[in-house]
Order: sequence, then structure tokens, then C-alpha cells
Amino acid sequence: MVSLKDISKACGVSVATVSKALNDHSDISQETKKHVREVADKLGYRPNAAAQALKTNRTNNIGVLFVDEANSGLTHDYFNHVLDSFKRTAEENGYDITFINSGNKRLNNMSYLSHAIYRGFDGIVIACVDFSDPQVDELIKSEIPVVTIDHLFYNRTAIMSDNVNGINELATYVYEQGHRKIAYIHGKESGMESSVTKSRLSSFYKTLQDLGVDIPDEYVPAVPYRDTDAAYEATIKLLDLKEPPTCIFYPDDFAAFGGINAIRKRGLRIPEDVSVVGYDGIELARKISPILTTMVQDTEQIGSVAASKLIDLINNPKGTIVEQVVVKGNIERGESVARIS
Amino acid sequence: MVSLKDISKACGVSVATVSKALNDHSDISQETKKHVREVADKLGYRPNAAAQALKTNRTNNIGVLFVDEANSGLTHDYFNHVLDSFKRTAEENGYDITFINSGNKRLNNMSYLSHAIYRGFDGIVIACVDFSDPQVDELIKSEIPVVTIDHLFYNRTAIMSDNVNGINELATYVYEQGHRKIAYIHGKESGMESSVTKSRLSSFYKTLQDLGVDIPDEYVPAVPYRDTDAAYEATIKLLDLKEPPTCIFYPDDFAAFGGINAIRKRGLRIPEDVSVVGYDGIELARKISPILTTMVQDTEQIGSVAASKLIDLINNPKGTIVEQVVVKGNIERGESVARIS
DNA sequence: AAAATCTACTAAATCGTTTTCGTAGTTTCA
DNA sequence: TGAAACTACGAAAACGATTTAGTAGATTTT
Repeated sequence: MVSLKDISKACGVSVATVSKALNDHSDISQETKKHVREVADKLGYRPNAAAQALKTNRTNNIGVLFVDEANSGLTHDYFNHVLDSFKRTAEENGYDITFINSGNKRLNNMSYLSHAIYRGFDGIVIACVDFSDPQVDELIKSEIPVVTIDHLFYNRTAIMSDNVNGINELATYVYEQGHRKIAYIHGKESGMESSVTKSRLSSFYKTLQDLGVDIPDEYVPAVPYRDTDAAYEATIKLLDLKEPPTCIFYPDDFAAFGGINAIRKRGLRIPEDVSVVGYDGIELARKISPILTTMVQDTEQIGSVAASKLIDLINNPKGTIVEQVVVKGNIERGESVARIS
Repeated sequence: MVSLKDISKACGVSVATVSKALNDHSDISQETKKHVREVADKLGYRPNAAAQALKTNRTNNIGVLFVDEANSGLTHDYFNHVLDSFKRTAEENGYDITFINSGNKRLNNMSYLSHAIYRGFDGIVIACVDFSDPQVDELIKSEIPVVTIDHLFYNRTAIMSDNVNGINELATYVYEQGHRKIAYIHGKESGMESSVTKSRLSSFYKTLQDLGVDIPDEYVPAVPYRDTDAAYEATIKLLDLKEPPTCIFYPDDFAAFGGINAIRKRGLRIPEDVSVVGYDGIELARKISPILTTMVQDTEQIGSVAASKLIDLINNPKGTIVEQVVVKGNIERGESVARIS
């Protein structure tokens, strides 16, 4: 590898001068800068990230913690869209993205925090994890700049999808279409309730209460997120009630697919007999017939705001205010909710 | 940060001894090792990746290039499953995963190769890119260990999903169900044909030829991958032929959703009137009704084999043979192909 | 013309590791 | 008992960059 020393020899100037020339310091003449840069190009010089990091304590590398119970969040279509957008914004700003993990055998079973310190990440973004994990807590309490997505920690910047408004818009829309018997098969995590779930659920109750609609308890069962089979079962139960709902909300579009199957299995039509509402706005939701009524979360915005805010924090660790950014989604009215009278 | 020097002071031994003790060298006594490790733990020591990399020329970091036209491959459900599996295997072996990118403004608009050298990746995995990109070519020709996924380069190890066998199994199955008028709306990339497309197409022709089935040219239109709208249009055209097919293959499950919509729009039933065959085996394919007949690509295996082979190459850059690994998929017979007589 | 100020550069320390080469001190062997 | 062989450790160089403090020489100021 060609290093500063090689350039310095080829140019007949000191290593210090080469470094400064390449970094455009003010105490180097224009001619020298030009010359050094030409020679650097000619020799095919590329800086060495490790050496730079060692010296400057900056890696220009951001750690990403996207882990759900089963897999990494990579296969989760909401989170991978968020990550995709995050990555784009980060890279535009000169940062690379590396996944944080734990339990590395080579490294003494490092925790998330140890791993982050080991790699020297300038900042960290956390999403889609079990937020009650003590290792996550350790990260949150560390010195490293952190933003979280869809979860609010004390004293940490958070980017949140606007679940309160999302459910509110959906519920209001459904109400306006004439529905009064509205069920909400809502999501649940394996552990305790997440803030996402809580926000949505309370918004659901609040919205309908404000509209004067009463929701019986059996209209609000819980199933795991993205579990089509559980959603199927829960739907069957709802349809079997003496007073079945005319419209069913699902925790996510994925689960809604399970519900759709259940409804059709019962020989009922969508939306004429039962209306269906999803959440997320995954690509396929718009590709099926009827087009799914759902809340399209603004993954683009969430990801890029998260990256920008994190970079702000990195560049100004003490001065930047901790904030909570709420990103609104866009309702997709679709075709799966009927107008009834 | 606590460094070897701190431990060395606390233990009353030299830095060299500390390093060797932690790395379990043989010329350090058991007692010293024990003592050093205890003190290291007590002080909360974590190695510094940058310093290690600088000294050893090993980063334990693998570069990932997953880019398609629009986005990173992150939002592509086949590739993100592959990546997820790759990541898991790599991490189990002590490697981290960082995305390769190019055009970083901070770094003089680095190419992929420059970026890889800058970060000192021990190895690189390439998938889902425009393989005709000169920058990709530069990577392939570099000194860095590389494996590619679903594309074969001369002199580089490649992991390929078995598209020949995949299409063969599907076509044979459909034939056995009695179909003779079989169309294949096949995928096409924006640039030239990829090896994936070529393999599938030639396997389709070969299989049916061997079975004595004749395929008219108008049965084999091309549409972009994952484009539901284009698949919709192509399907409509097929249905409008004087002799419409009884079964239609799609480039992927996604596109198949477009086809399903078209068929239903025409008032036809699936599979009674028209049978549908996808490719990929995305999660939702099993969640719709009728369950989609498709080829489930073994993303788990592809990802983990890619990681293992890459790590072999890293550990033995010269000795390891370049190979081409073909990974078979599993047919999902589903419910979208009818038995006809 | 001496003093002060600039300009453009360099030497050297440093970041945190790893590794080579020595070397005291102990044990083994002839 | 002296030579050979081990054992357990340390000093120092090196990896490739950045940065501080210093300094010749030219230029400006008084």
C-alpha cells in the first residue's frame, strides 16, 4: 500500500507536509498542494482508515443495531426500508454503516457496547430491538451518540413514526365511511408492550371514544406482529361473535393478509361484507385486490431524519438538544373499506 | 479508554507481556496470564480495532456490495434474506459486516475498490448489482478475496441459486399436472441479460422441449423483475391470445401478484381457469389464497455458504480453490396450479 | 536598519497494538 | 560442573496517519 511516506519521498517534502496538503491545511502553498495531490493520484494513494481512526478517534462509521427476536431486522420490511434510507443519508455524509452484534466468540463474547467501543463507532442507531434487553440499556447509557427509532428513552434523541395520528386518521376514515362496529386485532411483542403498541392502542380507543363509538373488549384481541396465522385465528373468532364487527384493524399489513384469508374462507367478501385495515404500507399492499386500506409509514423520512440527527449529535455531542421527532405517515385509502349506511 | 499500557502499569509487567497474555501466547506463564486477564477485566479493557488493524493488516470486517438500480438490495426480499443469513454466519466467525459504497464526497468520490481498500476489508461479497459496472469489474480484478452471489466471474468463487433445476422442477411439475400451453413471462434487467435470467429461460425451453411441448414465441414475453404493473399488462396480453395459455410462469412472486390481479380482473379463477407459478418463495406467497406455486430459493444456505467460502478464502488466499457452488431450492407446490386433463 | 510579522515548511511525538529479538534465570544433560 | 536448552519476560520498532511546536527565510512595519 502506498502511504504518506511514499508520497513524501516522491515529492521531496516531509510527511507532515503531505498530510497537510491532502487535508487542505492553510499553511501549505498552493503549488505544493497541487504537486502533492498529483503525485498522490499518480501513485494511487488511498488513506488508511485504521491509521486515521487511531490518530483522530473518529472512524466515520456508524453502528446499526437492528435485531428482532428471530432475525436481524433485515428481513422486516418496515425496518429494512428505514435502514435503506438511513444508509443513503449516512453515506451521503461520508459515514459507513456497520452492524453491531454481540456474543462474538473471537472477542470474548462482547456485549453490544463493547463491540461499539471496539469498533469505535462515531454514533449508533437502534431500532427494532428488544428494548428491555440490558445490553441495549448499557448502550443507551453510554457516552456514544445514539438515536433510537420508534422507541423513546430518557435523554436520547428518538425518531418516531406517528402512530397516534396514524391510527387516528384510519379510525376517523373508517368512521366516516359509516362503520360503528370496529375491531382492532392489535400487535403484541413477546415481552412487554412496546411504545408503538401502546400508542396505537390508546389512540384507537381515544379516537373512537371521541367519536362516540363504544368498543367491546372482545373486539380488541392481541396477536404477535406479522403473524398471519394468529391473525387468521383471531379473525375467525371475531367473525363468530354474535355481533361481528363490520371492519377489522390489523397490527400490520402482513397480518392483514391472514385476516383476508380468514374472511374469504368464511365465504365473505371484502369489503362488501367485512372491511379490512392494515398498517405499514408495504409494497404488496398496493398490489393486491382490493388494494389494502392502510397507513403508509414514511420510512424514507424516518431513516433520513434519524441519520441527520445522529450526525448532528456526532458533530456536536454536547450542544445538540435531545429531541423527539415524530414523522407522520400517509393514509392509503385503498379499496378494502366499504362505505356503509 | 483503557489501553494495554494501563494494564501493564497496573500489573507491573510490560506492554508486550500484556498483549501476549491476552492473546494467549505460549511464552507467558499461566499465572501471569490469569493475573493480566483479571486486571484487564477489572479495568474494563476493550481492544482497539483500529490499532489492531493498523498493525496486523486484518480488520475482521467484510464489505458487502448489495446494490440494485433503485436502492440498496436491502429492500429486495430475496437479497435481504440472503444478506441476513450471510451476516449471521460471518458474525459467528468473528467478522463484522460493513456496506461498500462509492462516490463518498468526503473521500474524493472513492470507487468501490478504493473504499474497500480504505476500510481494509478482509473480504468482499457481491450480489444484486449491475455486474457490467466497471467499478464492479475493478473489484473483481483486485487482490481482495471476493465471492459473488448469483453471478459467475472468471476466477472468482460464486454461489448460485440453482435456477436451471428450479425452473426444470417447476416446469416438470406443471407438465405432470397436465398443462401443455405454458407461458413464461420472464424477467429482464435494464441492461443486458443476467446469468440468472439466461439460466432460467434456457432451462424453461430445454425442459419443455424434452417433454415434447412446443412454446410459441408470444408465450415468452419479458418484463422487469418485481414489476407488478408490467406483469399485469403482459398477463392481459397473454389472456387475449387466440390460444391463451393454461398456465403462466412469472419472473418472481412479486410479479405473480400482478398477474393474479390481471387474471381475476378478467373474471377468471385461479387455478381453475388459469394456473400461476411464481419464483423466490417470499413469505407472503404462502400466506395468500390460493397458496402460490413457486420455487423457494434457499436463501439461508446461499448466504451462509457464501460467508463460509469467503472466510476460507480470507484465511487461505492462495490455497483455496475457486469454486462454483450451486444451491438447490425447494419447490412449493402450493395451490395455484390446477390438475387438468 | 532593526524589530515584528508572515509564509511555508519540518521534526518528532503520538494513537494502541503486535512482534521480533534479546536476555536473565532456571533446569537438564553429559 | 560446565554446556545446552528452556522458560518467562521486556525493549523497541513498526503500522500510517495527525498535530504541535518550532524555525528558516522573506516581507512588512516603525
